[in-house]
Amino acid sequence: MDNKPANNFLYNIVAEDLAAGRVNQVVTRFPPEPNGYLHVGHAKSICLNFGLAEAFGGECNLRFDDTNPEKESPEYVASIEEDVRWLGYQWAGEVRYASNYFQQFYDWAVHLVEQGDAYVCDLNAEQAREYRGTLTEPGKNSPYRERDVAENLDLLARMKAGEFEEGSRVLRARIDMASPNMNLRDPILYRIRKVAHHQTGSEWCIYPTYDFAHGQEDAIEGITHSICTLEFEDHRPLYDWLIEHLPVPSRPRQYEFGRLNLNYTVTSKRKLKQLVDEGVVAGWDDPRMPTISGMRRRGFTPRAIRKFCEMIGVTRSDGVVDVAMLEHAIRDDLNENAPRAMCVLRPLKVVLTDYPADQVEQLAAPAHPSREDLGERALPFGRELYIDAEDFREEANKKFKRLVLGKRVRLRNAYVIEADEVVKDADGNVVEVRAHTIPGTLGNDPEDGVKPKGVIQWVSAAGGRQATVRLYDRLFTHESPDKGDNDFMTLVNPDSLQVVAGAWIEPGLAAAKPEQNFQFEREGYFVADRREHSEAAPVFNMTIGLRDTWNKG
RNA sequence: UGGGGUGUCGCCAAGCGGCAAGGCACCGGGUUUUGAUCCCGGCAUUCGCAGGUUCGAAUCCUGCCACCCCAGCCA
Repeated sequence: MDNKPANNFLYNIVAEDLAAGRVNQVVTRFPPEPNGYLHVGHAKSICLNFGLAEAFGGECNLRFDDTNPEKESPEYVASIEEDVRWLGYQWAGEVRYASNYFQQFYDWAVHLVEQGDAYVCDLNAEQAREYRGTLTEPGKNSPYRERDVAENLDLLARMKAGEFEEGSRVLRARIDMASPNMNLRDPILYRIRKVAHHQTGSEWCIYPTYDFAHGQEDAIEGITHSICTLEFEDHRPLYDWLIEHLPVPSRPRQYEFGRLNLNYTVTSKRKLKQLVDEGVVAGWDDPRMPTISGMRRRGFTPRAIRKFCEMIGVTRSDGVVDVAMLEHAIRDDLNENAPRAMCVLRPLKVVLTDYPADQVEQLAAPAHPSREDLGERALPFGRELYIDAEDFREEANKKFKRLVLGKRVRLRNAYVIEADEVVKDADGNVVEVRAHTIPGTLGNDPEDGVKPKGVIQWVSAAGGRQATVRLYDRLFTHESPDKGDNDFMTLVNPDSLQVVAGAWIEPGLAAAKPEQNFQFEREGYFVADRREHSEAAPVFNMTIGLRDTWNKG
């Protein structure tokens, strides 16, 4: 893969900061909350944060922003670590957790109270909302805003000690209830949650909010460029306010970029979780999911995902990327690197009447048309074989470049054959084609000059194996499944999964290792299922079909 | 009607006062034992709109318009 650094506005900012000596080494972080599996949008953030550190010889931390125990779990922590590693990135040192710093945050909360910059507020959620005002009207000061330091300190300590009920009190910063920026209207710093935390157990019953945690985590870790998405832009003044009012060890800066939106796709942990919980898909790693683990199981490669992130760029404008770009990235990678093989999805038996019943030839074919380093594969060839039912017609016009009764076609990597007659069942369906080989056509055109118009894949009954092949289509039928009034759950594509139980695969394919990618010639790219494939019972998932300009329209 | 953002080809995206990169998609043509790949060619006299400054503007100024985000004790 090429290493030319992506040229985006953040890259330029880092370059300038380094050149101007504002920072000696760039330190970034990828800060997911472990409340779901990572998706393609996170891949963009991962590539950005790790990529920036990589490009400038800096470091990138993996930090779980685990400030809300109610939605988080160790399962998510484990999956996130696995996904980041799979994408090919290594975080600096140990994995970090916001929860590692809970004591420090608490001490800083006390510091704020002592400075008169924070207070304990007894308003409940509903009252707090009323006091907050609206977008166009200023808020009102809380009646508890002028409590003295001693009382605030006492109350805060008792909140921590578990003396108060959930929701009865919060710690708030004392900033400006009339600020046009809602985030500055005395934002909540701590709330009472009497639930166990996946990392700290029952040690705490008060938890810091995102705002009271994020900037301080960055400062503790010496993050120089704290990169987040656009919706946090309004939080930056608060981020800075906290950094300025606290004795933090460093001065991180926040920068925002536009999150990734993909058409025909939903990228929201909440919605993806709903698809999983309601059984629309088989799990977070269902190959139809835009999760990193789903794409992995679908057959995407880390290289393709990174290439895709490079292609889409990083800006502050929010657009919707055409999923065709993602598809291009994976096709491009697999075309270059995936070994070729033959698979017949809708088997139609062909009997070569001139070929001896007891004869089986061992043919050899290159694993890749241009990558000689990928070697060769063995293809047994015998009297009975299977071709795709769609590759045969009793009659057809000249645009049909496959097998037609009385005409010739080339069997890929083997002989040219000519169809003589068909055998039909009681319903008139063609169940067998009887044909003969054209002598001397292994590696050569027919001597009589009658060249076949097309080439089709095939699998010999002798040596061939059967397999389960899963064909996928987009999960949603609508371009913007979750935009506006659309209810994404009603826009799920009922035909997003098609299971082909009796496909025929060439012999070598059964021995494929899980997660090995192939191109099934003339069909598309497929991968041996990571979890269910075995030599005894082969299972392949379609990653993406080949471009098809013939079937178009 | 408050605040913060964004508007360059169907989509993504360079460009930062000197006369519109690139990718995806699409449309032609060539090669081909994958209707794939590959190759060649086409694809914005125009940069949300309207004024202004300038020899010269997508790039500067002014005013509009459109869209996105913010009223969780979510992140």
